[in-house]
Amino acid sequence: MSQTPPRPPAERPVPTSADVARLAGVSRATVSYVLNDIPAVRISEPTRLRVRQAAEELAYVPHAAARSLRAGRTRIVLLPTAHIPMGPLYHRFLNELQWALRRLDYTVVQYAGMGMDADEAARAWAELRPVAVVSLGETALTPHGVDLLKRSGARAVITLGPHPVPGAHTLAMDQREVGRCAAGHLLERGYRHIGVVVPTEPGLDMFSGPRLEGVRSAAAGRDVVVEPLSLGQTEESAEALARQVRERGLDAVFAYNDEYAMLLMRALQDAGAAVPGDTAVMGADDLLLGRLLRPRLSTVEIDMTTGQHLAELVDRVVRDPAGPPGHHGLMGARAIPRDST
Amino acid sequence: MSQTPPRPPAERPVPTSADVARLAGVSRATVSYVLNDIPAVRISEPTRLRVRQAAEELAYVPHAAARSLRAGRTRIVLLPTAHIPMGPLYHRFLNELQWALRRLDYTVVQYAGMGMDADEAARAWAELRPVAVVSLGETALTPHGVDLLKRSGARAVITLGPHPVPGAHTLAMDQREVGRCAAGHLLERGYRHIGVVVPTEPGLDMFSGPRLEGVRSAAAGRDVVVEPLSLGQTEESAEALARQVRERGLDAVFAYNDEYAMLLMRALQDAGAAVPGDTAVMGADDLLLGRLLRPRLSTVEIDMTTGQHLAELVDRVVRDPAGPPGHHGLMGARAIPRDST
DNA sequence: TTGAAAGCGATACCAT
DNA sequence: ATGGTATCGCTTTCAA
Repeated sequence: MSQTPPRPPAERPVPTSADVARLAGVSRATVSYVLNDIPAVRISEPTRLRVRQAAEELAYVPHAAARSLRAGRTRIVLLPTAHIPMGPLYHRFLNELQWALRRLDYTVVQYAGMGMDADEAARAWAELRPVAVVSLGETALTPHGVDLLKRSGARAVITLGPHPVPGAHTLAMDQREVGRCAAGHLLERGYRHIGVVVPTEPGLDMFSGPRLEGVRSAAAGRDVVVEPLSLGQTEESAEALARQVRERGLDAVFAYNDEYAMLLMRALQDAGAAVPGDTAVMGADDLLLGRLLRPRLSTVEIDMTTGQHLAELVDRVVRDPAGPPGHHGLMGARAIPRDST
Repeated sequence: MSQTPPRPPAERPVPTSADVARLAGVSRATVSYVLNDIPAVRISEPTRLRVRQAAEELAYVPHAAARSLRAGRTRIVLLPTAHIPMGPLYHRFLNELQWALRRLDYTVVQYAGMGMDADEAARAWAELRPVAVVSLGETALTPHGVDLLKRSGARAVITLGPHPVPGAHTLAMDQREVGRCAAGHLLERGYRHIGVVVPTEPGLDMFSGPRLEGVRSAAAGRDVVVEPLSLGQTEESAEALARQVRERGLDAVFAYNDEYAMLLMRALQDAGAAVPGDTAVMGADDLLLGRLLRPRLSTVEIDMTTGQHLAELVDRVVRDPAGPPGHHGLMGARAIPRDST
């Protein structure tokens, strides 16, 4: 009776360049030269052929980790991500970024934060020796963390967010501007008692906080009341909020984004309020759905960098970390008046 | 005059375990033992301390690639992704999956297809020696590709899609069921001339095709006309389609999902058609927005596996590739009648 | 309890 | 035109 387990017939080890070399009757060096088309080294055509055939026959696939160990650097771009429900705008951006990075031959590694603190996270990231880290802001980045990453070989550490992090390239994505635009529009139309929706969904604070702040700054010094308003993604929550809005006599609400705006507007209308007659509602992100609502939703259009653009920046910094430093502008915002205000 | 370039002041090399060993006055082996808390080896407390301090002082971070090279396996789960606008449901699923995998200590690598064919892609993936590949269906997977991946060390190759791939674990995510549910509901309500929206956005065919097919199969053998309808995510496209729907006298439309349904419904209403009086509209995915529309949108609720669930399956297969094989069910669907039909 | 040394797979220098 | 070989950073027997 055989003692070997029956199923796995051979469990062949993965073929290495040494196997290819053996089969082709050449050295490992030659295999490397041929397979990587090193121009500085001339290999005779017959040899090339034998090597190629051997590789083919064994279905040889080079081992990326071994390669980058030897090379001393990876092509990994690390993208810390959070487990939170972002808007469609953000998703599109992330997709674009990944695509563009891949096209530049980087390997995108998503790394979920898992509730580590900033320095633990930086350490975990550093283990992968990423050539670049692009933090969209979900997990904070400390100067210490940036330093650690750079010392572990990261040539570009880029953060998107309101606050520049020392040592990192910071792309200003100032969400306050969104709030400012919204408030500017509402004030111009004469509203004076403005609610600002702050989603209860966790993880959105990094957007909602600055947007609220932006409204406040636009209202500062004028005879205007600004009230933060909690809203979750459910009809019940919206219903409760609609009641509150009416009781407090708010004449306008900046609803964080178009999706929350839709939710709130429906609740207001169901409660018998006229929009914008009794209460104006303003969204943000300029989603298609805003144009489909009645009244059409006034919103804030956000010009976000394209993923393509950011990927190019990453690549530029990777190639020349000492290049033009610092602080790039990134986000434009602009009110789009429609019928809900 | 110094010949070294002026700027990078020290460009300290990344500290290795050898550096730690040197600083602590011990061997590399000891460093490894201490830092990895190997229970089989007893190291004196003073030594442990010295090693830990040395590591701390140098800000030593182990090199993941070197480690997995030595170990002979990675913890990489490869997630092929496409550059296409998926619905929110799908995004949520993907996020969950990543989160859950990370929690199980896997490293998630997103790999954009870049228009390679199936075998090129498989080869590129194999270079990373992923321990698992989870293909959500964007890039096809051939038996040959699966074989290559397995031979390069992948212990789990999992595909979500209608067609089982030989050699891979296939999780049936049969989108036809969605179409069947929708059609079932519409037929039950007596509609007989049914349009089915097929989004023009590229990359969605992998969903839209099966959904259409599902409608057809439900209608087969009955006195029902089924017509595919092209729709893009713009108001103009919707307007044109609304006209078409009325001209052709369709009495119901299954609009692919709630977002397209919203778009079409608005166009129909703007064109003066009553919903559902003149034309019924049905969505899918049971998004919140469907409940906010008037009339409330009838839809198809989709029970998709949670990312958590799939991550666990991945982990199970990785640990025991010879385990219960094959074909797991995955998706349930169920019509939710509301007011638009 | 600790250290010496053999690899893991690929590459690049230096010989031949 | 090729081959030998040191090396990247780490883990893990095997000895001491």
